[in-house]
Amino acid sequence: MPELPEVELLRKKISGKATGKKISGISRDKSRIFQVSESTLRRHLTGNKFDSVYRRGKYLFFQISNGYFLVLHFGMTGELEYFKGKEPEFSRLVVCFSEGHKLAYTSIRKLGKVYIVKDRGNFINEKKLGPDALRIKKREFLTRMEGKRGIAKTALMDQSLVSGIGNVYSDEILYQAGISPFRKIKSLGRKRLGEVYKTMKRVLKTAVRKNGERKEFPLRYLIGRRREGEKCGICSGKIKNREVGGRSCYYCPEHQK
DNA sequence: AGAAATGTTCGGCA
DNA sequence: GTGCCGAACATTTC
Repeated sequence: MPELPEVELLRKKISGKATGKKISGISRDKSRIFQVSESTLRRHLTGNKFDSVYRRGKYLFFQISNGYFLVLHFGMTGELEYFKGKEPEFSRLVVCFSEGHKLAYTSIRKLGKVYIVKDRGNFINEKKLGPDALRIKKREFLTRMEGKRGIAKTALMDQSLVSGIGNVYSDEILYQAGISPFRKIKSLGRKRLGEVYKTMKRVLKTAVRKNGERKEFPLRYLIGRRREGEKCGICSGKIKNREVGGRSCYYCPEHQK
C-alpha cells in the first residue's frame, strides 16, 4: 500500500489512539525486517509511551517518552492496525498498551523495516532522505530537480531528492501534468518543472483527502486505469505499460509529451 | 503454473 | 560522482 498518502493516512488513523498510553509489553516475530534486537525494542518501549507520530516521506517516527524513536518503514505491504482481541494476520510487531488495546505492524511480504533510533535528524541524514513531498517549497524543489540528469519518473521516485513518491504516484503526477515519464528532467524548463511541482502537491493532497479510497478519486486519474490498453481518462488515447528501472510504468502516449 | 505487486539496497558497469 | 541495470529480499493474489 504505502506511498506518502497511504503512510499519512496510517499516521492519522493511529496517532490519536497509540499516543499517551502506557506500553505494557511487546511481541514480535523473527523476520528480518527488524534492525534492532528484541531486547532493545523491549527495553525502549515497555513502561514508556508514545508522545507523537511524525511522518517524513514513507517513514513514520513514533516519539517515545524516553526521547528515542521507533521508526517504521512499510515496504510494499506494511500496515498498522489498532485492535483489541484477535491479532491481525501477518503481524510482525505488536505493541500492547496497559489499557487493553494493541497496535500491530503487519507485513505480508516482509519488505519493511523497524528501527529504534536516538536522533531523528541523524537517521534522516544517514538514509539521505530528501524533504517531504508535501512540505517542500517550490524553490527547493526546482533547485533539486534542476541538478538532475535522469528521466522525470526516476527523479520523482528518488527519495534523496524528494521523499514520499513511489511508483504509482510518480506515474499519476506525470500523467496529470501531461509529461512523458521518459522525458529528461533537463529538457523541462523552469515553467514545466513548476507545473510538476503544483501537480505533485495537488495529487498527493487529493489522495490524502479522499482517504486513499481509489474509487473516490477523480475519473481523470490514472489510478484505477493501470492496465495496458485501458482508455485514458483525459484524452482519447490508450494507456501503455513499459518497464522503467524494473518497475512497471503506466502512461498515456497521447497526451504525455 | 507463472507473473506481477504501491520499496529499498547493493554490486557492477558505463 | 551520476545514472542505469539486475538481483535480492518474501509472499500472496490473479
